[in-house]
Amino acid sequence: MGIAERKSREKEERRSLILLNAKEIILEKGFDSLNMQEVADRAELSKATLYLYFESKEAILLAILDEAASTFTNFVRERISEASSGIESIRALWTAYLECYGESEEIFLLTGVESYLNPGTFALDAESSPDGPLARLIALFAEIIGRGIADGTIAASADPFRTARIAVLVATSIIDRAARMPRAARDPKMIRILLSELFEILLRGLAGKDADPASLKLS
Amino acid sequence: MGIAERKSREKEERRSLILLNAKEIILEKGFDSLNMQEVADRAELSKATLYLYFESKEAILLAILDEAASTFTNFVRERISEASSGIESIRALWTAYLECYGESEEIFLLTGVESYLNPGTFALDAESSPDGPLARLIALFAEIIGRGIADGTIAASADPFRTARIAVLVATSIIDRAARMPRAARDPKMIRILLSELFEILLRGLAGKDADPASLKLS
Amino acid sequence: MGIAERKSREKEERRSLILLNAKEIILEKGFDSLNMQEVADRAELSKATLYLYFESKEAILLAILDEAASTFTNFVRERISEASSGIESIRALWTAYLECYGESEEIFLLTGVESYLNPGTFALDAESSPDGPLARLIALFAEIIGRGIADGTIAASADPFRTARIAVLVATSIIDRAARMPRAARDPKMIRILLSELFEILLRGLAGKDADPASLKLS
Amino acid sequence: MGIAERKSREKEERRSLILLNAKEIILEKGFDSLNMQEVADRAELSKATLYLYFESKEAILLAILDEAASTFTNFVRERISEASSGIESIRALWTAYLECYGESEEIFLLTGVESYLNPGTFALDAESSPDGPLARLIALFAEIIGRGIADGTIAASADPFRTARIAVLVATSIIDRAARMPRAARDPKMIRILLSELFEILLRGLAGKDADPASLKLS
DNA sequence: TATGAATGAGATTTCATTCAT
DNA sequence: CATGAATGAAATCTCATTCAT
Repeated sequence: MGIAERKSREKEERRSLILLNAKEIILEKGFDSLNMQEVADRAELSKATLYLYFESKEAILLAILDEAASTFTNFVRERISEASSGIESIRALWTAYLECYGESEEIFLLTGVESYLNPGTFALDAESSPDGPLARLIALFAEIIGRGIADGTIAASADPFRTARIAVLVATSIIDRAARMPRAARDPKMIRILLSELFEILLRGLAGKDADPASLKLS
Repeated sequence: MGIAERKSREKEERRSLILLNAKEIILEKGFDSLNMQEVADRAELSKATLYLYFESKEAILLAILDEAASTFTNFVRERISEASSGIESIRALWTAYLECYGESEEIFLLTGVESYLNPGTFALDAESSPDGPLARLIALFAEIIGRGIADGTIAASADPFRTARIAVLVATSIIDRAARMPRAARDPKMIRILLSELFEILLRGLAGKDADPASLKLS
Repeated sequence: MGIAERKSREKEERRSLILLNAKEIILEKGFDSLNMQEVADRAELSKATLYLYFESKEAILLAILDEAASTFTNFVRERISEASSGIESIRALWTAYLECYGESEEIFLLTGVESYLNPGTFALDAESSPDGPLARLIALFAEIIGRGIADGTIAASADPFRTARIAVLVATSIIDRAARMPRAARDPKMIRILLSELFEILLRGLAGKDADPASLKLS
Repeated sequence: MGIAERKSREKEERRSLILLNAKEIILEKGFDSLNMQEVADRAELSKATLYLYFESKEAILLAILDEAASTFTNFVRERISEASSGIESIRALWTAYLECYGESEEIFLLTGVESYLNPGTFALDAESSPDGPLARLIALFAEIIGRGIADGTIAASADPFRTARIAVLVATSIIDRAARMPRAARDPKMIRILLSELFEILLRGLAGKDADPASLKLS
């Protein structure tokens, strides 16, 4: 049994190794520059070996996206108490977002893979990709907004689902853009500040009459 | 002299012809699918000729961006009265944005070329590309915000310049994403609605204590 | 000894299993589509294991050919009475050929592997591959023709051996072609009709002055 | 005009050069060994250049087949007088076949490309590929057989069209097989003898009661 | 004995760019 | 000024075969 376990672990490790290097390349040069040869070289594997672990280049990208989106969504979900008001939950979500970004800029940026694979499919119309890796995030967001409208901390003006899509769209669009930059051109601190200010503006824009003013500041 | 003039005019016409066809392709298929052969074919020129008018493929894209950004910035500037309050000017700017989009979705989308060429260089840090095609737009925006802070219609919380960059970044990020889709996958009406709702949220988020509530609705 | 026997039996079984699955694939998709991975998958073995039983892909194909040719030659030999005249023996041989094809289209088709492995080596010149899997068939054929020439039922015009080679070449060429088609594209009934008509033409062409006209019809 | 002509001629020459080298390779090593790199190397062109002249590897093969089939069919058609009897026409056709083979073994062998591209599609069932490059040959053959049945020089036993298909199938199957051999393994003289004897057997097998015995010998 | 894993070598195809005419 | 032609470099993917365990 020990052998099977080790094998399985090693297999998982190789898989991770490939993803790791692919991510590295994306983060260094943007995903337009990702190519199988370089992934292979960095992982010290042959190109052919990559195809043992992933069916195609797209499969690698999908795996990266999946991992990133899950990590992030889980991270966020853990940080949102159901007891708090709608606007406070949103604030918590965005705080988590920034915190996650701080902890792991990388995972964060990689959610941008989404728009590379499916440019624009997920958030621009109502029905598309209901099962995409980001769908759960949008659903979570919509749920919170609905709660906020109910408790008066979020303005009742908009359809929760559409608003959720807007919010995720905006955030991921910025991420997407950041992820396309070579690492040298990115300034993580500045990205963080921009996002932070953007989120504050959005918070104020969303706030309903019962929102606690204290919940409209991010940090 | 007549001959030189004609020559020069013809040269300009060829240049436009190339840009025209390149734009058409981008709008039809997204810019990842742009290739020199197709531009040449559509313009009924040889690939080699393209290089007489543009140094490289990137130069073509830059020219397209330049044109689109200028068109748009001029369009906007004409519609903003210096007499109105800051928040009203922003509202006017965004109304113009949407109107411009309505009138010419296409030119608009082409501002997305920016992020294809310089992913993230313009808006994510403070100093970069001060002369980029969108710089004037940001400057205009910052000027308006400054005015709004002065007249109390915009909340004084933020640095005008940074806020301007955020606003332009958000708008162009969405455009960028839309521009990567093939025409068939785009839903112009939905894009317009999303942008409109986003702008309203931002308007409310930016509004200062002296803002006229009527100026916070977009249409 | 019991153990050694079992081992040996098991080894033979594995070998057969591999061949079985390789044949299945060839018959389904034509031999150009045969690959080791699929053989391994179907046999529920690893690719590496295939190499324990066969030196190479070619060795597998050779084994298939060998088996098919033997099966067929035996089938034919059993159905030819030494008492009958030369032309009647040929007729019997071809009847058996068609019958064998009817009973087991598949084994039959696999003789086509020959030309995949040794395209043209066996029948196009006089001396080559005297021990090839089809050599016995040609020998049998030549022997019959010799008998026919002796008893006047086959025209004396040609060298028996060369005529035998021609006959086998023609038959296997058609089989070869059929075996390259994926199963879906084959029409066994039409193949049978074509072969049958071809054989009748050949029978008439071979017949000597003493041939019984009744022996020139195939069915 | 002189320039345009020259260019056009040069273009045609390059095209021919590519085909020439591709044919060379096929004839030397069989078509399974044909690859774009080698064609390019021999033609002293880059791989990319090949794609200027042919859309794909298959297009090259198709062009070879087309050329070979046309050359051959024209060659044959010129040598058949409409005045002669059916069986004499068939004899003439086969004589031409062998003569053509003598003059240009190459063209001849290359008709085998057909079965490489469409293994088995053309002659095994009645309706398929009615416009294939070999269709005209079959039609010609069927027409002659029809004529022979009418004038009594060919036995009335079979459907002319089916018989034509059988004849072409047999001939091309042998060619096909020969074309798959590396040049070193082919013995043109022996192929010629085999074909010649085969054709004589077929001639006798097809002959009707009014056939002139002299027309049943090939040389 | 059996195998999971790895790989070298090669296949076809694409595309921005250059150059001789 | 215009272009047909050419190409180098790269991209994705396949497959028979080997090797360490």
